[in-house]
Amino acid sequence: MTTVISQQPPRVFSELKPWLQEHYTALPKRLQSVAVFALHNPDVIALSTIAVISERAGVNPSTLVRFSKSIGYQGFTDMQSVFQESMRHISQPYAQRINHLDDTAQPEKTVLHRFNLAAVQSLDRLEQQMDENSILQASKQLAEARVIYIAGQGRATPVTTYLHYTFVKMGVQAVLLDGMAASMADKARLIRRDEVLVAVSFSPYTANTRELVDICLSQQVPVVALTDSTLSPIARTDDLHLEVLEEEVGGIRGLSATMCLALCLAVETGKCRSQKH
Amino acid sequence: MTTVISQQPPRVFSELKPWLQEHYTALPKRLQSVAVFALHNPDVIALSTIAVISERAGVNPSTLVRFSKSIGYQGFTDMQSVFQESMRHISQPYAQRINHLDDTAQPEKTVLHRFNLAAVQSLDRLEQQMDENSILQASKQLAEARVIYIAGQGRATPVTTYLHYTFVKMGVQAVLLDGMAASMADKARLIRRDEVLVAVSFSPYTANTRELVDICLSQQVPVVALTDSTLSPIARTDDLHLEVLEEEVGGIRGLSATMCLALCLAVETGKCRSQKH
DNA sequence: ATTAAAATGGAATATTTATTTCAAAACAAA
DNA sequence: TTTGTTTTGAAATAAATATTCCATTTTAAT
Repeated sequence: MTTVISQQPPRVFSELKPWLQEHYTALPKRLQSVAVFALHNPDVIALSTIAVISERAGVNPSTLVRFSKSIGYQGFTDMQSVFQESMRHISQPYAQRINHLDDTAQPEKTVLHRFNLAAVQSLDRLEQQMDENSILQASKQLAEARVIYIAGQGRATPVTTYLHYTFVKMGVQAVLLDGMAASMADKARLIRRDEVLVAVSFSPYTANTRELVDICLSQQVPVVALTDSTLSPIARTDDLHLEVLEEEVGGIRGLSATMCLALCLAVETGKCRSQKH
Repeated sequence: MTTVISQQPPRVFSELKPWLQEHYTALPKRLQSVAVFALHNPDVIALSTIAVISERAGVNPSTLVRFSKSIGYQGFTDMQSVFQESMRHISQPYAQRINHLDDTAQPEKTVLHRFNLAAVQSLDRLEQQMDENSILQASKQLAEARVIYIAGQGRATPVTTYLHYTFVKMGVQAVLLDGMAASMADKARLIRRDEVLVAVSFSPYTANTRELVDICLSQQVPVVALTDSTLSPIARTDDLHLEVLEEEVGGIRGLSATMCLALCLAVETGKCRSQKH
């Protein structure tokens, strides 16, 4: 039989997290997955019935009861009450929010806050300025290609990695162009017309990525560009380009909005693809 | 018998308030008091049973059912679900925005919008939940190290790339651990105690990264972990770990908040370093 | 003040929800 | 493999919760 924790379980949500962490490794597989689900979806635990939760968590209803007991509660109902309690306080938004906004006005904020703010602003702008149709067009282009080649350097590298990862995850054939500049150009020359190049580049624009775009365009290989300005050398009138501008903090730009856009592009491409088959 | 409203009752909380005001005067005394109570204690309605609510509101249980029906719902359960729905998002920031947008256009929002929203929510949660001190501690640890090694696979790869890029840009010596699993372990074994490992891993956790953490810890090499849950196998009590949870959209998680955190970590590390020299 | 209509509270019922039980499956040790 | 142990899922049971019904009270109109 499952060993039940002897100590008193936490009655407040903030203590529940470390409590779970402590017991996590000692739990069997299914119960571990419940623990992860609970931490990721506290609102579902608080507001739904066992039947609903178990379905969403992909486990048997009994497992939820067992889980609750395993970590020390009397039963599911007992544990649920802790999750519910945590929500009541959150639902008093005014006091906290006001305080929160108040110190926003103060000059010296934490680094996290400043970058966070910049990220949110960038995302806001992305949504306002980006035309959904551009994404759809680009996705269509990508979906039609036999293979997607991805190029980008410096600050663009994480974006290319991400695109590559997501494409592959979605079953789309994608190749990351990396390595020496010369060998990249060689690889680019081998791209065919029924394939496509995704070029990611930000100011200051690396000559290398630009060169790859040139090679492709001259061979009539379609190019989808992801950049931070229409003035970017990789944004041409004759190709598709998506623009995303990151707000800067002390000269440093993040990648939050860019990653969001990249994900959208990949997801839409996946959708287009699946519709064709 | 009590006249029951014929129109469809609101399915979102924001519309419920004017709806109540509209019908308030036509309601009998007890039902009016329920209306007042409901508007003043929405969380109680959402989270408690009829028995508890009726007691706190000073009315008979039946009155609650009658009330629900009077304003157009099928029964108490039906009305309660509207209150519950409103809570799910209230715990998350930008709740009003979500609700607002939700009732304007209920059909499928654009992909960009949905991922954008998820990103903003994740960023907001990051700021609320992250302790600035954890970042500072981690940065200090990193700043003291002669060399920073960075490990991560799958969805974590873009993060490692980004960290590496940013560290190097800031003049901090950093090495990206990549390649075959076996060779990575070999490299990890060469890390010295005055160096440090940054491990990035998200659910489902790859065994490989975990192994690297094990190797380092067993050799008393400090480890800084970046993960999406304290239940992650790479989050130990004896090391520093930063937690960032991305909101998911249809089972897909972005990286916007994670990138923001990574950037903060790198920047703080750079700051620490420069203060020492 | 009388009567008819509406509203209310309490008890009975029906339904839903959590919990327990137990047999089958998965796992680990020998 | 075989054996013993743990974990799991499905069905049975117990508990709770919401809903309905009806007798009583209140209210309003005459």
